[in-house]
Amino acid sequence: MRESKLEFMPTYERLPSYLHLAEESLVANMEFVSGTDIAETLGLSPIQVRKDLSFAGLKGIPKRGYKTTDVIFEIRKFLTWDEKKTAILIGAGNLGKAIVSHSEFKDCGLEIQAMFDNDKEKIGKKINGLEVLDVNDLESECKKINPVVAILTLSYKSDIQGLAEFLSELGIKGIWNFTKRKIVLEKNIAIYNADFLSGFSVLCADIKRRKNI
Amino acid sequence: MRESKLEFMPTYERLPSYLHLAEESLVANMEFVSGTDIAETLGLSPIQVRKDLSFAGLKGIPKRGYKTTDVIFEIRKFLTWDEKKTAILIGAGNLGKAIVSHSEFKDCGLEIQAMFDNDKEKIGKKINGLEVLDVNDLESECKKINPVVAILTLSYKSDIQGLAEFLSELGIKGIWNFTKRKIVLEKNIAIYNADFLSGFSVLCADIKRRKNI
DNA sequence: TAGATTGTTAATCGATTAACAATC
DNA sequence: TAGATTGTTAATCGATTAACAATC
Repeated sequence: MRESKLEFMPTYERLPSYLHLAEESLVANMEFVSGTDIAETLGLSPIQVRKDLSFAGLKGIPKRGYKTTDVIFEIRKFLTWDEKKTAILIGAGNLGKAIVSHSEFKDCGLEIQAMFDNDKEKIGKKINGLEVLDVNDLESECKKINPVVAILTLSYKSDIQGLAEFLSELGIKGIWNFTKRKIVLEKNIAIYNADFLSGFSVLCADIKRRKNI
Repeated sequence: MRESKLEFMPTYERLPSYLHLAEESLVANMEFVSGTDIAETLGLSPIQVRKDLSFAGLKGIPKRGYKTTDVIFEIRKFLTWDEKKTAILIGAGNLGKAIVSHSEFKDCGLEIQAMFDNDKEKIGKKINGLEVLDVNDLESECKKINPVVAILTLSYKSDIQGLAEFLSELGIKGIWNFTKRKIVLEKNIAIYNADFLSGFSVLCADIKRRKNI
């Protein structure tokens, strides 16, 4: 099976920032937000914002803009953030703790219901009200929880690829991979490799470029 | 001043994964790595890997591949990861802690020399051997340290944009922004917005797409 | 009404992929 | 030598931007 790529990735990456702005506009009691304003605030072109919003199914009103509540409702629906997605997290280190403790993910429908580690020191302890379970119980726990998403925050020295394959057998639909090792699967599973170093690489390149301008 | 964009961003994002593979090949005593193998392991096309490596200044040898030590040396140099970059981190929450404790960044030249917070509870405490300083002392501390990079891991409810402008006046060259609020600056500063929700948005879209295949 | 904003179609730009020559 | 791999030029594809019509 040839792996087909998700189209419009850049658009999906921008949508959360529009949602965030619309939420702030709602708090400020603004009934409408204009694409022009959004573009200005985010340093984007107005055409791009309009294209993105139209892609998410939004219709605006000339001269006024987009209805604030519509923007929030439609983007959330478009991204399936209005649906609950049960998740597990593997790797109860600092990053794992940070993610589990980050209350905002819940607004995106992400419900982390279990976290795992292989370190005897960590197993049994509670982090943000969630007990750290033994990674050896992954299979039995998953059969209870039936998670849709797995978040990987373990050391890259582990067998990440093998773990991913196991998770796919357990019925996971998407893997949010924060480790350094890229995951490649044949099966029909969504994988987002979120390694920090990719971003740092871009930052370094941009610093270098600007030095030479 | 019209903000010009960094070209070849996708290439820069991929380079760290090639570096990582080359480092593993070195440990495994492999003198050469082939672009074909790299591509296979990372789920990319061989042409793309060759193009990327050539962009980073690497020359391979037909039938053998690229010299492992060359790949490591050249990519690290190309990304300026062989140069020390002093950094500060603002926001000593869970994510801030995770980043400061992440030893790998040091291999990329990133030396976090101070971390700040505005929470009296946190100020004075040590995290991974680094004392949390009062964010009110940002200016005086920066004059001592002269940081190149600022890492922002504070709550998005703070005035991120204002902080970024202040940092730019203090001579910061690059901002690694983990907050939800996008930063837009006129000045000649590199900014990488690394908001987690952009990635989660893509993951959700991909899960949704595959459900309908 | 005039002006501001949306929406759509076409043009441009940049990144990826294909084709194939070069070579150890 | 034959086969595997690199390197380069051209073609394709997808995303962004431009131009402009539509409209409240």
